[in-house]
Amino acid sequence: MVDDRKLAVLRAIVEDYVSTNEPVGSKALVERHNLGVSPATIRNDMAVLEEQGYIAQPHTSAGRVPTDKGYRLFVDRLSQVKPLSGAERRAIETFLAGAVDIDDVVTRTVRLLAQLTRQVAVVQYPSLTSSTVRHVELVPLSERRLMFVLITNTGRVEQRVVELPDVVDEGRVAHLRAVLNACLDGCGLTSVPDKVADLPERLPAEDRPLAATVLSVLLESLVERQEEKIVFAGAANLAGADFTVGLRDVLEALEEQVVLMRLLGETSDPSTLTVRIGSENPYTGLRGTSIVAAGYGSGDKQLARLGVLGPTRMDYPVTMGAVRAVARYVSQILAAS
Amino acid sequence: MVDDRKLAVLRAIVEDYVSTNEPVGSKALVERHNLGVSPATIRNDMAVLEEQGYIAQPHTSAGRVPTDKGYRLFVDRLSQVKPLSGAERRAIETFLAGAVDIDDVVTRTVRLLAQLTRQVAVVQYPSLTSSTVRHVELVPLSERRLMFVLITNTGRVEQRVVELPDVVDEGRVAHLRAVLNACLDGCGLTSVPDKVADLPERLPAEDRPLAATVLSVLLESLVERQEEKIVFAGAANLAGADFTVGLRDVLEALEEQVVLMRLLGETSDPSTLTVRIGSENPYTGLRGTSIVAAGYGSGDKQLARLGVLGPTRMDYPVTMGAVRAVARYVSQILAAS
DNA sequence: AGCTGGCACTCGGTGTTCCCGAGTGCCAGT
DNA sequence: ACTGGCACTCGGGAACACCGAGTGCCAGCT
Repeated sequence: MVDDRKLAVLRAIVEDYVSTNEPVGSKALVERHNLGVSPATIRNDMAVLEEQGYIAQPHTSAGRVPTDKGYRLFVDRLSQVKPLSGAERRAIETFLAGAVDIDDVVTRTVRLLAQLTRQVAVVQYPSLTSSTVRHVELVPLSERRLMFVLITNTGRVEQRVVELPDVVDEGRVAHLRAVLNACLDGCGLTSVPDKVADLPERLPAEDRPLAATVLSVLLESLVERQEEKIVFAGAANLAGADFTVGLRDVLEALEEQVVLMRLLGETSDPSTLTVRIGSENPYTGLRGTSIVAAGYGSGDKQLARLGVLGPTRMDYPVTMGAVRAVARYVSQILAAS
Repeated sequence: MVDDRKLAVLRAIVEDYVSTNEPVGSKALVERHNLGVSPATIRNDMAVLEEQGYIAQPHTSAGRVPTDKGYRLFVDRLSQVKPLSGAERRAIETFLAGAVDIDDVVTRTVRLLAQLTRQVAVVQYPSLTSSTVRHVELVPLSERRLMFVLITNTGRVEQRVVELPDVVDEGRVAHLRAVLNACLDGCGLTSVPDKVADLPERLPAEDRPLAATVLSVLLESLVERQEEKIVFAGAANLAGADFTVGLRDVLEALEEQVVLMRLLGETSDPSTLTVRIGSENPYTGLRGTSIVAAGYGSGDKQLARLGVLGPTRMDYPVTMGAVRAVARYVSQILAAS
């Protein structure tokens, strides 16, 4: 089978290029992998692969380098995700198990992933929209100020200071708190606006100004957090890999929440890995980089995404294995807490 | 006065080198600044300055470059902090005023500072230790789990999930909450351990296991957060400045909380600026970088520190001006909320 | 004394040239 | 369909020369 060998050649090229970071030539290829044919034959295959756009030469008479399309084929058909070693698994488990709150989980995860893959790790905070209200708390701070705290079932806490129009006594606050909790407990964040829409009407007239103020803050906090929070770690790993494209662009992208959001991509089935290679991703500053991402979430619910970002010439099987494993463990941790 | 001119020469060298990033020679010096003497004279001065260790030549017969000691003298005696323009002040003010909670304040501050100085900005979260308890909240999550929330007067919120030894009914929880709040309200975080030490003894026997569990979590959360949280932004600005020392080291340092802590240094009078130049700072990976830091805090209380990190050849007067201004504005915002 | 102009010297950086070798494409032969 | 042979290409490194900014020093001037 001719085609079979061409694929083998492509795989070999990707593997060699990833490990050596140098264009790979026909001779080196037959030496390192035992394809049972001569360099000349490989050259013919390579010519075809080049014509089809899977590989390219940086300049005439140099070795070949995989193109984005080549990596794509490699990822889709020529490689399989490499599972982590037992030691690595145990390390992950113990490291994540020590987390004390949701912040801590995210921070630990992102560092872990960066260290594991030796690349830049990106983790999105569990989304508010798919979680439910667990408790609403109103804490009087002074006569005319109170703190509003919203606690979700994912352990996330939103807080806002509310300036009140009038002096309000504790009894009223306690009452409103009770009403709010009765009304919202367990309800999904997306349905909160509906639930509270007619709430002021159901209260005695003298409570309405207070309720209106608090509710407006509540609603505001919901919309604002629609744009999720994202953290990254491992930027130092970028310095090692010499980037074709400006490292500056990459760092800039990392500090732009919006860009990161789009990079991680749409939520998909948690067990599925999303790979975006070079020019496939939506930000021009990131040609030359690839993203491997996965969803995570407690139980069946997909809460958010995490992933790593690195040069297109990364070790996809290993990276994918690490991302998948971490996503699973985090899901597990979240489900347990 | 001979000495006077030497200082002027040093100042000129620093200024020119900062703006051009090239070793500066005697001829260029007399052309750009009108010292009323000839290059030869300047050369003599430069020879002396070099002997005293304020400047150095990268290699024989090249221009001079300031040493760390030279920058130090410049900062201490030859420069004055450059105030921001009115437009910049207004921009800061409006940008910070939009902050909605403490997280937001910190995030906005760090970005603002990075953008303003075109360097890496570092901001420490307001310290827990110098703030006081405003409210303690216990939220039952299930029969055997509850969430513990600690709210401080600086608007910071600490949360922990507590696993209970036994099933506990709501009444007990409510009681404990009331007791805790009565006991701790307004008390400084550092004095919390003392305050609660004898608390279990003052409760009915059947409440003690619950109280003990909650208290242990409370105390734990206090110690753990002793090591403060620090964020940075503007790493992309590092890519522009070509670093003498490996950029990798710098990025690594930025991701190490502990190193950052030590860099920002001891708390000092808020209005004072701390400048650490090159080898003066405690981390070898950061030779070649300087830190300009200031304390900030609401009112008189010094809460935490913020600053920027950049190459030793930075524009100190401007950077110092920006850091000082931002520190003041943040203090103001915090005091108001 | 202190400053200046003149002068010989240094040496890093740049541009030029040359060469090598890895790698290619093509072709004729098995 | 594969292989060995061959001529060709071209990037990158080594050798080299040159230029010019910059220096140190010294003798002379004020």
